[in-house]
Amino acid sequence: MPDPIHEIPPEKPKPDLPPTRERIVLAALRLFQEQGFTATGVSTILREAGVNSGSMYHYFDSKEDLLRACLQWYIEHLEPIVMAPQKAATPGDPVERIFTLLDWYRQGLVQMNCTLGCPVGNLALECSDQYPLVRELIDRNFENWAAEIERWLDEAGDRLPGDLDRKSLSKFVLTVMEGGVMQARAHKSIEPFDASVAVLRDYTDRLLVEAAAKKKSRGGSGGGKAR
Amino acid sequence: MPDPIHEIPPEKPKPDLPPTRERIVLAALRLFQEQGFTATGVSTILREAGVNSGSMYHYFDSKEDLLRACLQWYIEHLEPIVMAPQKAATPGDPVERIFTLLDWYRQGLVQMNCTLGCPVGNLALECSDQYPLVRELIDRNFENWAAEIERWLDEAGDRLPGDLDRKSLSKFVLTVMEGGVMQARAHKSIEPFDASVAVLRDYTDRLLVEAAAKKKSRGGSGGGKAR
DNA sequence: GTCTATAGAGTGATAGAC
DNA sequence: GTCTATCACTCTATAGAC
Repeated sequence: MPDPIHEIPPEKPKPDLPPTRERIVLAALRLFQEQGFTATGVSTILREAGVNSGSMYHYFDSKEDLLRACLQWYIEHLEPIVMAPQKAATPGDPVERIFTLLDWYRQGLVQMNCTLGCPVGNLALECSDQYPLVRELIDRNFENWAAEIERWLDEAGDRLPGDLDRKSLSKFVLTVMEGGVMQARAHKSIEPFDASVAVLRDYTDRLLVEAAAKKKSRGGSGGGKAR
Repeated sequence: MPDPIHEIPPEKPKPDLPPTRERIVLAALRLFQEQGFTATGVSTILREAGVNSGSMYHYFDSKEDLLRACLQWYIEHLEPIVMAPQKAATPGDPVERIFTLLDWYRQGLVQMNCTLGCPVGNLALECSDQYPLVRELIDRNFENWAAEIERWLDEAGDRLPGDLDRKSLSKFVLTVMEGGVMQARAHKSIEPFDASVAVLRDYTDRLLVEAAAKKKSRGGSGGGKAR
């Protein structure tokens, strides 16, 4: 047996599970999405996280405080989990990237057999009226989501009409996603989601065609591709 | 004192409150929309309806059964409460009627200071995964809503492009309404709802212009008005 | 920081008299 | 068909030892 004092310590001396607080948040994230906030009991969260009541109330003032931590988690993970993969998949075409993003939500929905849906959207309808601080965090989630889309629309430059209201359209993309997810869950089929995205595609194509035509008539280098 | 036997009975011998069952449903409709299904206790429904536990469980098997009765109520009242007023307000212009309908939802939202929202949409996200029979009724609500819009789009005839996918567009209108309501509630402002409707307006205008142009090029009587 | 035990209120649902 | 009373649980949150 080697002398423990001279053992070289491993780089990660703690191969532990994530710290208690994070385990609680991760369990709550999953359960709130599966069952909703009200329908999820604190005791279930504790059991799934493998944690005791005293630990949870050490880190969080209340169940609502834990919910706020979950929404903060979504804010912090929007870029790395949701947006960055789409930028990597569609680096050169910010308009097409919007549909790559919508297809990412589509895949999640299909994978879950049209259950669960958008966790923030679910909480928006369940909790916005009753918990003002929660509503603010949901709002910030939506604002950040739409702000990213708006940057993509800006990035498209003159491929889109110059007088296009990019801020409204960015919110509209979120509207299409959330509305499509809602109907897909109710219909237990991806079809209403696809139908909604197809209409958005048609609209976008018309915007691209219009911008290309104006560019051409002004003596631009040529019409861009519509897709 | 007149002889009671010869008294002419009033046409409605029962000026009573609505019968017990309906009082329960009406209270539940309101509370489920205000607080959600899970967050609403049966005891609260009973108190608000002025009814005792035994009466409720005489008419309904369970709280979920009462929820199904509420969704049935929405199905039965879609036409008289939601759709008929728009047809009366915009009898000759089925395309404009869609925006009259969206403005009807807008008014409700503004009146309630951007709370409550669409009661069926709320239940869709809260209950679709957990209660299969409830999900089916929510689906039927959405189907009927979109089917009415589709009839309006059909009614518009050649004012809209002949190759337009009217079924998809009808679902899309529902998508815009629900997605706009969700963001308005989260933002506690009507602005995201208006932004979404404005984009739908722009899209619709483009469809009308395209159909009018095609009609003209085929030698029709003239271009229709874009609004 | 984590443990056990429990308070105190509320949950959906039922039994049985009237 | 409506009443009261109550069952058997579950809920969120806390107290206090370790």
